[in-house]
Amino acid sequence: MWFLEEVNLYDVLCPHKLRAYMKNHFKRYSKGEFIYMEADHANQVFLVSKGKVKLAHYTEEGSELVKAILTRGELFGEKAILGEMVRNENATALSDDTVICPLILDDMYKLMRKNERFSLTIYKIIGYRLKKLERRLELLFFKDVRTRLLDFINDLIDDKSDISAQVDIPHFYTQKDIADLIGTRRETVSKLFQQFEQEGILIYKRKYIRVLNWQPITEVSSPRHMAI
DNA sequence: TCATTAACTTCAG
DNA sequence: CTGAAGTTAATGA
Repeated sequence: MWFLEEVNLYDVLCPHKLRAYMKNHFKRYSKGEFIYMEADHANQVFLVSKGKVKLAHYTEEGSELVKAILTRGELFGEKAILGEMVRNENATALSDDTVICPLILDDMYKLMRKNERFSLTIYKIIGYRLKKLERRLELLFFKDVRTRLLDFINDLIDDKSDISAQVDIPHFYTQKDIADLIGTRRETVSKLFQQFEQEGILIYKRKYIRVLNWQPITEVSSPRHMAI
């Protein structure tokens, strides 16, 4: 819900101690570099400090399922906290000069024990992520591209901002990113955004999306599908 | 309806 | 200036 993604973890964490802790722990990656790979041993959690990170799963045939694209202030590899010993996705840097702060799991637990608010936030993020991913996967199978894109935008809106009526939602996604996330091609995303603009729904820009007239998703009169 | 291909324009670093 | 991002159009499943 609201504040979850809004909260920058840097703000939640105790400024002094963690800043000091982090100082020497940053790692740099250039575009395409793997931060971790499927089946790697998972004993760390990561915080994006700069750049973009893609979490994806690859099938036998080489097609990829993009689970998330993250940016500054966002956490990943967090399922290690829940005791998951092995990574079940690949994390790659999407942009040059991506900077990551790795946190050893034990240190993470210490921080969580000391700071209840922090701990709570972490768990909320984990739960929220899972929920969102499930929903996205479900839509991927049952809904057409237009609906999926609208749903994606909808997520952006209630993550970042409040109500409707002419808001600029800042974002960091290229059309290619979005296409990957909703399982389509960037050409299709481009075309849809132009349609949306014609229909007076929204305007896509590289740094923000201007929402002109949002119907909070005409939610699904269709059959009630099985939970995933 | 959307993927694919491909050629094109525009943009950012 | 170069490669990435975004646009346009034809073709076919």
